[in-house]
Amino acid sequence: MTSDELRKAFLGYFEKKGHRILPSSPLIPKSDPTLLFTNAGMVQFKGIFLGEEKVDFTRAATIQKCLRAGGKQSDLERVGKTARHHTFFEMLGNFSFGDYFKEEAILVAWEFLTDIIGLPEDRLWVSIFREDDDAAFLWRDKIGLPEERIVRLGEEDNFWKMGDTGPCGPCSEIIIDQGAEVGCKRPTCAVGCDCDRFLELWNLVFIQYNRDEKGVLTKLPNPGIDTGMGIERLAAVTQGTLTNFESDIFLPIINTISEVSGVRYGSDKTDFSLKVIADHIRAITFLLSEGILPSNEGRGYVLRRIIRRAARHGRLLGIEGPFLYRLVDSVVKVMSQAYPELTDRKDYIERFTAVEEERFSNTLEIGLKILRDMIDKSKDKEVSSISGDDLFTLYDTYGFPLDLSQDIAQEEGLIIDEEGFHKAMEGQKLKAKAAWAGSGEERIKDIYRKVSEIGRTVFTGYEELQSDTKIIAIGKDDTLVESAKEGEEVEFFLNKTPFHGEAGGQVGDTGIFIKNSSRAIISNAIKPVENLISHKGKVIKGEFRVGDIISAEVDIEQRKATARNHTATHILHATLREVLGDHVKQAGSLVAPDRLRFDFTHFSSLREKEIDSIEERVNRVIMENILLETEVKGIEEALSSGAIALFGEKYGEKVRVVGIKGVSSELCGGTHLRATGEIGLFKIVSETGIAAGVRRIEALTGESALRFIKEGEKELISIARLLKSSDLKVSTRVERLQGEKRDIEREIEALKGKISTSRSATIIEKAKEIAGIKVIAEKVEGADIKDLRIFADSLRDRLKSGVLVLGSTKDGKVSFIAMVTKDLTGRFHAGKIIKEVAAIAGGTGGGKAEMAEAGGKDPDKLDEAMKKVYEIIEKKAAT
RNA sequence: GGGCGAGUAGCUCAGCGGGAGAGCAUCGCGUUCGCAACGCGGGGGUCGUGGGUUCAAAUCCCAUCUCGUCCA
Repeated sequence: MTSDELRKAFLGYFEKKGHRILPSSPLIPKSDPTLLFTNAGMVQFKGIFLGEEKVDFTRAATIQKCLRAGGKQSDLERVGKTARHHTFFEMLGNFSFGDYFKEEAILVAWEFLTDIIGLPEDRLWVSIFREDDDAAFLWRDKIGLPEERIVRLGEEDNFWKMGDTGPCGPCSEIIIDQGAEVGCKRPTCAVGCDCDRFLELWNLVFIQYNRDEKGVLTKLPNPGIDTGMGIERLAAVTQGTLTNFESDIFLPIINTISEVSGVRYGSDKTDFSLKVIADHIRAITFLLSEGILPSNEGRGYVLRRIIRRAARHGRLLGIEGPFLYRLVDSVVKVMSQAYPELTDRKDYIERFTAVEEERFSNTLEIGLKILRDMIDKSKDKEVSSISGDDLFTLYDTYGFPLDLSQDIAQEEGLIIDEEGFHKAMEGQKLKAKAAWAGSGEERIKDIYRKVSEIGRTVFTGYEELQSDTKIIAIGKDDTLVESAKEGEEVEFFLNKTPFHGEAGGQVGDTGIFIKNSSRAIISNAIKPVENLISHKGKVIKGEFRVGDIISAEVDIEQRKATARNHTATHILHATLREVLGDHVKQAGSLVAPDRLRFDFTHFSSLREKEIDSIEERVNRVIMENILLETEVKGIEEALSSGAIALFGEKYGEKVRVVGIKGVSSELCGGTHLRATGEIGLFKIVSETGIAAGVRRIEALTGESALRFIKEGEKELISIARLLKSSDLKVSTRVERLQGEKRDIEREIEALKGKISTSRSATIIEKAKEIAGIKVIAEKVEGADIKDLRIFADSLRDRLKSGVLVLGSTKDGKVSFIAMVTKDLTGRFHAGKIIKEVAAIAGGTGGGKAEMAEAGGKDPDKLDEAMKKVYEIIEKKAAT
């Protein structure tokens, strides 16, 4: 069976068994800060198992995209070394939430594998938890599996838990014996051996306990089932290949790598690299397809590492230059039937892969330069090795791989101190751990959990801006209170509200609550959890109590201004895709009443022309005054009609689609205008880069846009007035002024030069000779330190040999400069001389033996200071 | 979250307490029938941003932003 057939068979079988078939959730788990990536099928059901989330089904089946790379559970290092580990893989799973339990789970799994897939029964084994007699009974008596093929294993292998506390339970794995000729070939080989002979296919988890903080297990009233089977293993087994890499999931990809590299599959030496690349390119393709971009932290960093590891292995195969992007197509071909969105995003994925490969070669180049320096230094010092610290710096600071350092050092006949490197690495790990203070992402506050139990908020703000509603809870400093009096700042929770809670980039509404003569000013509304809106505000008059019926009124002006920016954001998004290309994806958005900010993926800064064109097109849509249409429909229907969804965002089954006919169609929960004409005017005010491959546009609409343009115009008018220009074409006049200024500056320089030449002639005449040394100490009027420097330079050149000190006053400050010609620096030190001189005028300074500068505060003492110079030289010359 | 490195002309970078520089690119002139090459000359800088220390900060210190890189 092909992998596509296997997927279909699996979902089809469980659908027949009454399971709700759900799509794979994104690789980025929503609202789970403990997890970097979705790493198992049950992740999207975690809330249900924990009892936090209610759903209208009790059994489900999925094919879940998973990633195990980075974070607690990482297989990154094992990929390619075994026949069955991957970074990216798909997990087939069926789930029961208090519905069927152990018996049915075992029966259906067995039936699927033997009847539907047709695996040979006599080669199937199972492992169970040591103390799980129920499972043993079921396998032996219900399935009829011989006792010797049921293996009891310990807690480490066959007891599953979500975390240190929470739901947990024993599990049972179905294993296939691939035959004595496969794997380690030791006579002692058995189930549980780490080799490939006994391949674990399917893990059935029986969630039947809850573990509390003390570690005590209590039985759950509604036990559940969570199972997982990697499709890669299943495909390999059904297709009779000994490693996953030879199944139809991987082989086409490996063949493409062979084409690109000219290295054929089947040689122990190079197969490792082929496998790593084949695995990694899948992870790269899927991560990029979900909108993750390579970066230097978190998820993006995992992606970057995967790309770089793959690129490194490409080099090992002798491929020069970027090549990974050329493999994307083969992944898309293999996976597109199950994941059609890959086809749309192919260009985008290819481009970002190439960009990151390019970046990596830069990194390597810089690292190579530094390594060469290190090698040269070692050779100069006649050391035969590169120190561990140097290697670590290279790796840690410049990202240069250790094995590459080793290769190059070896070519130069040097050895590397690998031990020292690992020691330095350990040190870094310890430091990072010591500083670790837990995940930064916020967990849901208790107060919102509690309020959720009391009731929920219905949002009425699409239809009305004022609602008569009831206060269901009031929070103050994260605890629930009964009332809020005048002057208190609290959070209000209502059973329904017209206030839009901050979400999807759109800021929360502001407004007022009214009850008889009581008033509260609402400064923000947020949406901390689904179906709950918190209104943050201050009571300015009277009192509000839980249970009160009030009138909640949204600030109309503010709402309208926000809507202008939100609708404009949709038009901008669509226009960007039109002007720049389909690779443009929204990467972040802020919709406030006074402005909008839109972040999107793009490779380079925008040219002036492009910005002009974008602005123009958006304004054209505004002028066409197109009506907005909003519709609520099923997510599948919405997506297939071409509505744009955001990367990695988890949507409910019913979604709201905001459409501007002929322009844009987007899934969106925000508040919008009735027609585009209400935006009035759209003006881009800035375009900047915020990260590699991500640009940001800030823009204004309506009155703010008008105000912005007016201010610019005012400025222009005032410039024109200053230039005495009758029209606004001032740039040529400014250019002329600049030219004139330049000419004048040059003239000044020339004049200064002339003056200093004539001055220096008279000054040189005044030079005193002390003990055979020519000494100049002169006052220069109105010069600053820069002028002094230039003057002193020319004096020194004329003096040929001697000591010179100049002093001047300008703007009440005193400046000194001292120079000693090179032949005399052995006897006199300009820095020391100037210190003494400047001290008289209340200043300090210093410099080198040849040249020194100083400042002072007392202009009246300048003459005295100059006289001191001769004294100093006299004294010094005598010693 | 923590560590290290970087941010100086359009680009690549040097300078690391007392004159803001080099190479490439660009513009002008010369050479040439013309081009390349070459020679001469010019323009181009908030030295990431904000504080502080100092007579004096691109240079030292602190904060902050961005990029790179490693660890988590």
